[in-house]
Amino acid sequence: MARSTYRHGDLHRALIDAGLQLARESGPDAVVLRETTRKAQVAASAAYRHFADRDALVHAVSMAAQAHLAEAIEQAQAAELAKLPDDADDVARSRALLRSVGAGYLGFAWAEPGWFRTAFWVHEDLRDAAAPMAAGPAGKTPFQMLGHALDAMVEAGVLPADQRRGAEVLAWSTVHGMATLTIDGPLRVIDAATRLVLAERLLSMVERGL
Amino acid sequence: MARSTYRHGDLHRALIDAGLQLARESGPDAVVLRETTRKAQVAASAAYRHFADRDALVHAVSMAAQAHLAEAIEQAQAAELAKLPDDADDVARSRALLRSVGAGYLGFAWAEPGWFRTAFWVHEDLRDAAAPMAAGPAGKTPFQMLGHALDAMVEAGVLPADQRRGAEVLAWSTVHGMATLTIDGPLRVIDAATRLVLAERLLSMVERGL
DNA sequence: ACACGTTGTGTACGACGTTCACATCGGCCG
DNA sequence: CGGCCGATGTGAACGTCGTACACAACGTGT
Repeated sequence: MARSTYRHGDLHRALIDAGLQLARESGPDAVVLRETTRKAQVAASAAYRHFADRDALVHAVSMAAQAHLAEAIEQAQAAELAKLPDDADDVARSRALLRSVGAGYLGFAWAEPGWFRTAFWVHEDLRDAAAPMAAGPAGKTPFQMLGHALDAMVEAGVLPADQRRGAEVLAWSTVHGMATLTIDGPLRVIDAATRLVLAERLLSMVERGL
Repeated sequence: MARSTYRHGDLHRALIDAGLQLARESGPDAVVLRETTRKAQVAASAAYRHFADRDALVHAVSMAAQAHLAEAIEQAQAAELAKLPDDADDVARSRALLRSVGAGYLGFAWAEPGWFRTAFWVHEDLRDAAAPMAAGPAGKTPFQMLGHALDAMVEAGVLPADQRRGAEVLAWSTVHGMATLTIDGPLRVIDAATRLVLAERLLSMVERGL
């Protein structure tokens, strides 16, 4: 770990970790190249051996932040399913699945706003614009978890099959909007308690309106 | 207009206009102080006679962008109401009112993504965090228009009165989420045509789910 | 007419992203 | 086993940015 001189070992990873630390405080703008290399005990220009430019570095940090989001959703999902009674039917189960994805998403945005912003940071050029989000420990991306929950709702007969297509977009938009408005937007003045109540109503609206 | 030497006339307004022009291309990050003053044919430090710092300038530009948003919604609302048959009842009228706010919001985000981003830009300190958005030509802010539409729905009996409180947050979140996801987020790859279809479904979901 | 507050100028400083010549390391080939 | 070469880190340099400060030009009120 302690480097006497020169060779670092795994500077690539070290830079991402340092960037993650900086991003956590406020967001992607905080991952300043020079500060990141300083944190990694390395000259600023050393970063260019591992990343094309600052954008590439932030992009890598963004991917790592996305993985953190995926993990948060996984945990929320596990917690929600554990709360379900053993004799719960597929209807209740599929609904809980969908709600937990939304709740996990919002919970992460509120607990780690800097990482949340970083996860959805975009660079000008459209490198991997359509790329799936980074996966969590269980290997599933948030998008896949959402899709799975919606599939379960169709199977349980809660969601009409002809409404399945594109349902991800509707559900995602709703939750993402509340997340951004309450973190950065005009709704950031809402206190945590009423925020939670509104989130419940939001999820109910999706359930009812899909 | 043409300034031989010194005095500008209305540099404050000129800087906001130049900033608005820069923001239009990509967003708030593009309103660089030095570039803005260059556009206004003025030394960089001259900006400090009218704005405390760059943040204050971008904030003023953000306000102007919000006014543009308000205007776009006003126009969408007028267009939607004009399309309504003369014998339309209050139910149809109030629904059209709400849909037009959402459609105007999304239309503005897609037509002017740079201004849209700028309108929702935030600075670190929380200057006027709770301030209402800048109003449009008719003097009403987007938030007020949304509230008015929801009130009309309650009067028409479409929306239960006990669901009125906080309904702005739910409706706003939904539409705002789709806007940000489709201009900056992973959904930006969706083409304009399917985007429109999804927007219609989104608005229906809100109508049904509120 | 002249003093003074307002507004724009010019120069300077430190921090940033990026480039490039150079230094140092480790593994491979002889 | 030794030397060479690609990979990796260093240091100085350039141009741009935001900001501060002393100075200059302006116009208004006395």
